[in-house]
Amino acid sequence: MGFNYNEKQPVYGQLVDELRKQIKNNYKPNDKLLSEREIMRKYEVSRNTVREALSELENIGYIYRQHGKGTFVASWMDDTTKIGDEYSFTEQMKSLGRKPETKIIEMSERKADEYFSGKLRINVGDPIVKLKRLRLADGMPMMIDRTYLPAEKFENLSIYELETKQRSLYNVFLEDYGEKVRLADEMLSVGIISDKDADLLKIAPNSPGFMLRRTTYNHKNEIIEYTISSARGDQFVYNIKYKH
Amino acid sequence: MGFNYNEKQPVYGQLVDELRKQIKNNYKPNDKLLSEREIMRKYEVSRNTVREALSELENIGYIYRQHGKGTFVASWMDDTTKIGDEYSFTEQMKSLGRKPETKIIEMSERKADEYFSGKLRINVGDPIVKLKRLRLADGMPMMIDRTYLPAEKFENLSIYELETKQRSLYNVFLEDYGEKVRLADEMLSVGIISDKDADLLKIAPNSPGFMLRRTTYNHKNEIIEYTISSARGDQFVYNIKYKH
DNA sequence: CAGTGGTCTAGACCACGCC
DNA sequence: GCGTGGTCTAGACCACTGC
Repeated sequence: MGFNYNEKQPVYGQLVDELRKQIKNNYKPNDKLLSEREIMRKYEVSRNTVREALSELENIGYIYRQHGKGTFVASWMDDTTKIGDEYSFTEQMKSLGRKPETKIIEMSERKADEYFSGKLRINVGDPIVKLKRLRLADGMPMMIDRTYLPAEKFENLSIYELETKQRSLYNVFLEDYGEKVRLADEMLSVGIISDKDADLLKIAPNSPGFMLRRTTYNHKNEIIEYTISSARGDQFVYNIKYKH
Repeated sequence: MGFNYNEKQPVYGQLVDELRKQIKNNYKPNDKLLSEREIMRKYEVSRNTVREALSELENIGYIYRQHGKGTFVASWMDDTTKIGDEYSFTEQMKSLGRKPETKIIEMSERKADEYFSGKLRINVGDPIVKLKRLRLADGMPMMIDRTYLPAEKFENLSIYELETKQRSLYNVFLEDYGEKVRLADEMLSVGIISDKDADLLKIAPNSPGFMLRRTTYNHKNEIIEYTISSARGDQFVYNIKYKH
């Protein structure tokens, strides 16, 4: 019952996949899993490795542990709702059954100043691409994105792909540049939409809205995008789940 | 430079606190931390313990790691406020180094109507406890919580514990009623703070703020709390991480 | 090449829940 | 007492980065 040590994936990753499969097929919510020591013997790995795998399953909300009692299948495994939602506007709108549309208002190149060199973790003076986009759903203006990219990673970024073909930025990242998003980290605050933005969004001046700053990381933990957005306050509801 | 093994807190937890303090005082965003082996020698702990501490700091977004290069201070650490990974106001404020305080404005019992029976998954007519609280940080009014609890689960809830002793609601849930929070599900939107709330919060009328609705679940997937909150828009920043 | 984080092992003791 | 998860150690080798 051992694992392959020559795989690309580490042993604890293989264990995660194996346990996830088992939970899906053979367990019900609140069922008790094998104990750490039993898993250890069954798959011939050390307890540390077992605990790494279980910690990952705990983090994604598949299981919970109780000191002195055991490890159990999470109780909402029967719920259909997805935990950890979507950060892509295009995908968000599609999943809500609304038709997303993006208009590029500006695309330009500049040199990174102190601020953006820090935000993108590049050197001052390195070239960055600025992309300003108006996002609509079923024709209604929803939000404005100001995206800053390290130009060296995304040479020859094409307005045609983004606007005419209406591909999502993340789709272009992945399929045209091989940059896979691993983590998107968003800071969300409330503010009054600026007059200029309110005009583009076709809303009244001084309307409240969401201000978002998003940093996106690839698998090497490099920053591939920094975006500042203004979103209509009356059109968005955020769902946040805190798991313990 | 060693740690105390007889503390209530485990060694890696003490390390987390120590490193967090150091980062706050002596480091800037994107600075390189001591390597894992250096930390190991400096504090006389094993590398595993160091890595447990660093993983925790990574999870709460204080640091990031780069294979072959080192461990670095996260780039948002220049921001002053950040909320996320915590749904408890008390804990949030403590982790920001601010002194939390709670004033109970109202505590009453009533029978559940259609709306609250649905929100708490109880029968219409079952008793519920309403708790209205003003939350302050360093004496500044920050938010107003309206909390609804199934009265049968929380008999004899004590204002003394909550107000005089300033214990957090979740602490009382856990230690006095054995109800451990498994999941808090928050819906977050933007709105204008009502005049009545603006008065309590000592802010100008028509100020924008966060509107929150939170449902909290225990291990049996029962609902133990439903809370509606209004929070000052100028005092909160939410952090959301999307992992892929 | 040396130094870094990533993975893995074997073994130990502690704290908790239950009978 | 016994089995469970929680913490900790010492040591090993791998994979990646930068010189």
